Amino acid sequence: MSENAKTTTLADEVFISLRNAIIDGELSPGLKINEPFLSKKYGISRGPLREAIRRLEGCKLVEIKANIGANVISLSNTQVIEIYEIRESLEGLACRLAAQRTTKQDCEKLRSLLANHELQIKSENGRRYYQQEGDMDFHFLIVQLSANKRLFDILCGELYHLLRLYRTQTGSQASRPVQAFKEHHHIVDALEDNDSELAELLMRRHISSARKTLLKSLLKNTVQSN
Amino acid sequence: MSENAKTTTLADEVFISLRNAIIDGELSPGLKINEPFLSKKYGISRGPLREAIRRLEGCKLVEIKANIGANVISLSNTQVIEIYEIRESLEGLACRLAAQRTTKQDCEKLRSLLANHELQIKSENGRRYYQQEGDMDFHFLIVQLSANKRLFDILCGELYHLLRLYRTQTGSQASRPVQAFKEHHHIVDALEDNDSELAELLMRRHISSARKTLLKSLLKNTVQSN
DNA sequence: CGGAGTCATATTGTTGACAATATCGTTGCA
DNA sequence: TGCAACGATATTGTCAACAATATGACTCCG
Repeated sequence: MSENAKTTTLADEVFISLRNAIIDGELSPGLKINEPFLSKKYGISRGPLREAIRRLEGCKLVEIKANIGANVISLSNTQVIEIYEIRESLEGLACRLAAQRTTKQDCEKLRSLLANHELQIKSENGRRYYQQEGDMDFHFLIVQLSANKRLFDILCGELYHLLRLYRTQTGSQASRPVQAFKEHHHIVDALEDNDSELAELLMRRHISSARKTLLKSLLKNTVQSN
Repeated sequence: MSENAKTTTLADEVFISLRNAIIDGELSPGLKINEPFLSKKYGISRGPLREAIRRLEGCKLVEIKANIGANVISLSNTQVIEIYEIRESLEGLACRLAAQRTTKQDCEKLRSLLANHELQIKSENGRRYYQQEGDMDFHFLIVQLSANKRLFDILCGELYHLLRLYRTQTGSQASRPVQAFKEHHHIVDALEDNDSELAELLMRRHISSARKTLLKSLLKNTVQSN
């Protein structure tokens, strides 16, 4: 039989489960992590559970205070803006690096992603969630193309998760999808030409616009709620 | 009495100790982390020790493989270049943000750091180690001035540690200290003028130069050793 | 010799119990 | 009524023992 290669540990599995639970909003931001409860829920002892929680801390998905416990992270507006600033910088880099090595095949893959994306935009109502995910797929792929593994880890292993958490936390929808769609195509154009300077510039602008849109909506909500 | 506020845990303390041991090269790159040995050395049981190791994994200072154990990270040349690419991008951002809020006092502090730095350069022989640290202090301070907490965490909580590890790993010395010193002053000039665009540009160039110098020396060593 | 299989040993993974600390409701006092 | 001290309860921190897996030496066969 081709199995029984036990390559994962209980802590690993629970780490994955908890991470998904947090990202999907099942464990809502700010919620206290109760060890006895979770160890019962997952049918494991507190040892591996605590190790899983330490790994979640490493991804910045929970905050641990000594003798008090862990809480699911809750992103403030300030923190989300901070993340967008970092994204702007790092995805600009990703784009620059990717542009130096993008092949025809890579571009086809990107275009097909965008075609899918367009379908979702046209199908309009609902499906906003998938639209967001489609957007993320696009960015994810470019970061992969950059071939900088550590860059990939920071963006795809940490920041993207946090942004998704924030979206489910606030129930925020995709804004300016049509505009973003156009910008995505322009970015692929630059990648296709292996124009790394332009690719970086366009990606930075793209994310900068998203940040500004977000900032505007945050200000509006603040005014409304005061 | 103003003490006995037990705010740290054994896992916390051992985490700090191990992190320093790794960064200082006491635990050399690639070394296997032996849990029974370390638990004896620090006089604690394996429970908190394992939690500390999981946190080290979060800082990317060790790599853990299931059922096999943890090893101190060993940076390849490729990985160091990756880190420099990310630094270039993120410290550029840090500089841009810092320039928008730098005060006279901040600049004075930076200048005094640089004055110290200059003394060390002039005192020439030996003391290279402190020179490197002085360089790091400069970058550290600017990242602080950016006031982006997450940016600070990534750079000062992770990447700088890794670079220091690499320096002790390879015994690499400060290269082009005089040139770097000039560049530092130009960066402070831009900060003083609150010229965020220029500040970002200069910082990116500064780190880019360091990266290229490193790359050149790596190539030379490769040729020599083949 | 050389390599596959086997066994002893060491290390990692997991558990349940115990200790230390925090939390929360209650009591008693001003 | 308000609040401070106390005590019961729940939760986190730590430990030592046990189970599962990997490691390395040894034997045996080709």
